[in-house]
Amino acid sequence: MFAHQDSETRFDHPNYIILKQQKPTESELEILGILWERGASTVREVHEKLAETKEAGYTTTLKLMQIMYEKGLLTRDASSKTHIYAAAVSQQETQQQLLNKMIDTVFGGSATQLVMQALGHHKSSGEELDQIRKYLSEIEKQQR
Amino acid sequence: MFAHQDSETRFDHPNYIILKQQKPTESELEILGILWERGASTVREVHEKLAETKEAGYTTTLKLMQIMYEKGLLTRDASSKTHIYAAAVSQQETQQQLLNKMIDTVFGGSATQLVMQALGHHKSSGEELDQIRKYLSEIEKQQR
DNA sequence: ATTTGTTTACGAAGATATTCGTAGATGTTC
DNA sequence: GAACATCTACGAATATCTTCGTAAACAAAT
Repeated sequence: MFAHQDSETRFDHPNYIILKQQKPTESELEILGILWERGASTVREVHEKLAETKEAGYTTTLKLMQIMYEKGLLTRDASSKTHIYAAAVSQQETQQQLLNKMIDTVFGGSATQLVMQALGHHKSSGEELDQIRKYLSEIEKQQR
Repeated sequence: MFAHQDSETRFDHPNYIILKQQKPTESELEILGILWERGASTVREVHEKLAETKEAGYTTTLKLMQIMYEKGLLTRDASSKTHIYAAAVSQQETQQQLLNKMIDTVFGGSATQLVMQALGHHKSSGEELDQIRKYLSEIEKQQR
């Protein structure tokens, strides 16, 4: 029911031909977030981090990560007994994908609306605001 | 499994005591988006709009909206045969809720990151950029 | 080598979301 | 009022997501 997805060839994966980045679910995003931050990690490590915020059994985390691997969201190194997983999709790409969807359905298509809403309710330091100003100028420069 | 929700009293609803804004699902968000844009509408109208992007039967849309009504996401006027639905949750509040979650899990907690990512990949007119600059100044003023 | 602990694999139950067929109510047209 | 169209209500099938128990593999400790 969600948007159609282009197929593409990939290696380093049992299926060989898999769908391009499937939309991660809620739980999957949490795990991706941890892997982006920590870099390659074991299930145990991810689970530990996860348990700080959320109640869940170890095998639940394991199963999730196995599924994510099958989907192509994670890669893994199974050379030692304790497998090591890493995110297979980039943080940037995923962010963009989710942002686009969100802008479209919830912000009536206006990225500006989203930006202002995000700025309004998050205390940003003066430094951060300056950083954004700088960024704005760059964009304007590029567009010319 | 998701964050706990405070209970609160409400009227204009069969249950009387319902949970505070449940997290809308993907499909529900699409419908909310349409209602925010169009204002109060019939199922038929929402369905028509929905069908522009998405494949779905009429009764599917109907059922969804009925469920959303039961959840308290929509209100409805059933005085005439053809019921008229409206969003019961504000666009702003919902936007903020989703943004917060997203900043937290996908942007490592940094609203600034989100803003820059959003600005980077959406062509914004010079006008819009100015609007954002103005907004930045206001925020700075308020914080002092 | 037996116990103990940690790991993966697997299957299946439970929870939630999505889809749609069918029936009955209501309204409209001829 | 009979035929037709449109609407709601309801139930159930399907699909997807989440959770976890159990077993087998493996390693380390006694």
